[in-house]
Amino acid sequence: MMAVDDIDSAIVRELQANARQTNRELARAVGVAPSTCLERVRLLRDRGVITGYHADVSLTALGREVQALLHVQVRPLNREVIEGFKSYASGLPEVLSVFVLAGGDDFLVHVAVPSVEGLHAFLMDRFSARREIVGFRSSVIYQHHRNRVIDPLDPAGSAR
Amino acid sequence: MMAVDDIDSAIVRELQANARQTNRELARAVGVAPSTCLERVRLLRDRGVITGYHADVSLTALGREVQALLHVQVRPLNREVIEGFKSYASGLPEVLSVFVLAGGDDFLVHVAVPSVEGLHAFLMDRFSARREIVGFRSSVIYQHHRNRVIDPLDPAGSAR
DNA sequence: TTTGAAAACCAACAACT
DNA sequence: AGTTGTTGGTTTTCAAA
Repeated sequence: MMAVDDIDSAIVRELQANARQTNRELARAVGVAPSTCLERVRLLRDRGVITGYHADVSLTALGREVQALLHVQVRPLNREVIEGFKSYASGLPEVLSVFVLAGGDDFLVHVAVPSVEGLHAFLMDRFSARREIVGFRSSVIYQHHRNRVIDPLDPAGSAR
Repeated sequence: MMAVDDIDSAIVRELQANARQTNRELARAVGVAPSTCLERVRLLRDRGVITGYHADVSLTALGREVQALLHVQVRPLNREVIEGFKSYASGLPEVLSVFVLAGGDDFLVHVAVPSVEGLHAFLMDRFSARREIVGFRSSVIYQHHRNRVIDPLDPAGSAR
């Protein structure tokens, strides 16, 4: 996988901040000709650096006032159970995100539901029946901040 | 805040899946005229249902092979300390996401770094010096699945 | 690889059905 | 809401540097 130079980095940064700007605006922002910019963006997609463009939506506008993180323990710890639970959880409409954690026995599931009552209903209806789940903890989320723009890091360690 | 009808829902779903399609493609996909579609999208942005458009990037392509979740406890539990740590963590380039959790004493910080060594360096350099941190646990992430398309939920509880 | 120019295409806004 | 038409800007391709 080829390295990204400074222009590529700038393009990636710009498109993370605003994916709907025109190719012209993008070209001007990073200081190349529009046709060059178009080609660069195409290559970044082909190389898998840019994986897609997605609209962000307000969860509250979609009727999901309550978010929570669910720490889930499953047993037995084999590939079938892990993959099975992961794909089950990923397919639920309430679920935003699923983390499979080292340590072996833990999932973290990020959910957004209409209300605290809805959270309870979710846990009862979606989780209680699953035999592989041997325990879980719920934490309601007060605030959530997500960094939309992710910059490359030098291999060494910390910041560039 | 006005309700979203079926056409709005379809538009929101489409733009979450692919934010760079043209207005014409979008109109055809949801089955309305382009002018109607354009107006709907404008209103969805004005109402705050759609909050932005962002490119997704491959973390490994940006030199971040290792992801981890950091459970952080801070003290004392007052607004200054909570907000201070939250904005500090949010501003670090390694940090993807910061959750403030109920229960009062917990943050969850999602980081992506070049290597396990980089994770260690991050914890030492960025966290150890912070006096308000009284403890943390790190969990390396084996897999992470994020649902890009989020549908509205009925207020009742579970799926539509 | 990058660029400039040409052709095809699209957005945006009307006026009207 | 939909359709059509018009204007101005944008994407896309390609030959040449």
